[in-house]
Amino acid sequence: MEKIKKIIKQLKIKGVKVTPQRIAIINYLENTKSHPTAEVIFENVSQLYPTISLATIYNTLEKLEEINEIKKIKISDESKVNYDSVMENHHHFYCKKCKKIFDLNVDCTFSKIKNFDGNIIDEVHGYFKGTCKDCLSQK
Amino acid sequence: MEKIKKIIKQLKIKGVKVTPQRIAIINYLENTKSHPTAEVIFENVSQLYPTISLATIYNTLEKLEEINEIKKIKISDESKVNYDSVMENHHHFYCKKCKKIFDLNVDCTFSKIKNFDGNIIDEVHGYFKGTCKDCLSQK
DNA sequence: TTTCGTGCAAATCATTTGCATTCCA
DNA sequence: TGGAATGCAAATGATTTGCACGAAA
Repeated sequence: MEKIKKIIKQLKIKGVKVTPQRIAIINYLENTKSHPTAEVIFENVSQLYPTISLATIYNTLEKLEEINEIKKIKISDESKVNYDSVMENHHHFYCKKCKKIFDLNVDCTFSKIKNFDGNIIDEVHGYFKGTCKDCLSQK
Repeated sequence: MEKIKKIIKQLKIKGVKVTPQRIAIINYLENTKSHPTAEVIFENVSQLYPTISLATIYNTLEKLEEINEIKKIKISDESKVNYDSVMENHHHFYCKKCKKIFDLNVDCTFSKIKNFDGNIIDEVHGYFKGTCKDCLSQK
């Protein structure tokens, strides 16, 4: 897969070591759309690397964030951080019922603002909360 | 002050007891624009009620959130929650340098979306991050 | 009087850190 | 080889909880 190789190349360029554990984490992130928590990544990568530790997961996520390949999402009502490996501009929807996080590709004025009243903006997070389609139909 | 009386009335209606500690917390929240953390509220209200505990702060903040008089803000890079007592629609800017949180009164398409692709939206948080005016001029 | 809030200390839970061992470059 | 990564266990820090006592309704 293209993206994964690109990330590995980036790691090398930035002098961050490429280990099998890190590759597994990157692989997992790139193959899920679910915005996983560190815990969830840990559970999944553990199947391939049973001795991997949460510390390694956090360490890798930190490096990936530093080289701008992933982003933290703080939309959940629980105090957990979710991770997103899609860096293209988009926003998120959080279902208060099923707790799932979905991408929300609203093309909105938000994303275009680079400067507001003299403040420089380099990141925009649009967090929408409510009840998702699936939960609505089940009710 | 109008707003404070309104909140106290709301508490009574909802059967939540009104104590001097709670009034002090509400007073502090209504008289600051700084989006304080529980810790900061604690430090300030402590000056009036030296024996107050953090548990009481959290307990009160929870009640106020339940009756929809305050909102949690999760924009900070630290893992602390900030609180906002302004319920009118607005968004926030977080300065990565000085760590301050400012209101951002962007009138944006975000705020108007009530339904997206079948999902019902009842809350929108616009979190903008960057460097604030003051930090820019100091540099 | 009854119920709920307070304040203390202990518990929880996500995340971080220290450190000896192991491994990539 | 040398410096960084791993994995374990212990530490941290924000928030929550349990409980005996005190205060609002």
